[in-house]
Amino acid sequence: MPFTVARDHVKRGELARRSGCNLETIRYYEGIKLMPEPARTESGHRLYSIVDQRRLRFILRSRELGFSIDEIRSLLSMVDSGAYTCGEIHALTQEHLKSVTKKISDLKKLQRTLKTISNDCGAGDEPDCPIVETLIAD
Amino acid sequence: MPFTVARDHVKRGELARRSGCNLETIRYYEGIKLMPEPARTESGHRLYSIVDQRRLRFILRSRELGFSIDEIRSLLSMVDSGAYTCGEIHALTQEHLKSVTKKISDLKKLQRTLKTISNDCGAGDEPDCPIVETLIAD
DNA sequence: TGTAAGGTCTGTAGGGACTACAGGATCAAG
DNA sequence: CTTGATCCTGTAGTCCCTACAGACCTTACA
Repeated sequence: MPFTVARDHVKRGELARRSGCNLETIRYYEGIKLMPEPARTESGHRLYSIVDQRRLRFILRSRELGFSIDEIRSLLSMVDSGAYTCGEIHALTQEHLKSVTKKISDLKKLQRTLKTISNDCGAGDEPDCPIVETLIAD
Repeated sequence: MPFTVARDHVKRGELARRSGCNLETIRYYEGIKLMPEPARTESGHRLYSIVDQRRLRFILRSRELGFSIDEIRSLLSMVDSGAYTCGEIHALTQEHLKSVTKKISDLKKLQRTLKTISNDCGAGDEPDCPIVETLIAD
């Protein structure tokens, strides 16, 4: 099989399909150096190895957990170098958890406020709405 | 008092100070037509009337309640035209409340996941971290 | 009256995290 | 051999601001 591409190498479209990642996002991650420059076919098409595929999965899972790109960069560089400890990873996770918790409490406050002003409103046909009064007030 | 600017007209900087809004944001809101083009001094400096000041307050309060720019545009156009009912405003608020509630529940799910994987981790000096295992897994 | 500091003007770039498109090359199937 | 899908590159757009540069205007004080 001359010039046959190894079975475990896939092109961008296939990687997108397998990972559920948007096609363009893969190239974007390469641009910001989150993903490495992959191998290429002779004609220039990208070829992703199993390792590349694992790395993208790592990134996508981290994003699902709400880590920012910079946080993922940290996670990856720790894991890449192999020089990480449980403690470091745990710290990063706790930091992130704290910001998630903060966001939740902010949104809950918002929710309470919205419920309150919403309850004041009869939702009828009258043109004087207490919600508007709240927004308009001096 | 020839050419004296009315006391209730203020320039951009003063409006920013009074409202707590960022100076540039005011111009931005003008650009996206959330704020009207204000009067100008002869030399071209913006002059905001009381009405303008109220409108900006309305916008800022709506933003504090998490309404998007488009939602604020809707609120404003209803209030501007005077042709709104309690019911319409209430509906918009409920819609927004729903999206806030959704965000909270999404974040809570995230929080639970992060707590779980974080708890599995001893946070010690070991190089094998269960959090990383989670991210790395096939 | 001169001048220096500070406010305002315009247009434009940057951020974060993508997403989408145009215009061309390449590939796979019939 | 042709068609249609996929791939390439570069670039622009999204959302909601924020910040800067370089010029002009205003105000306070000497």
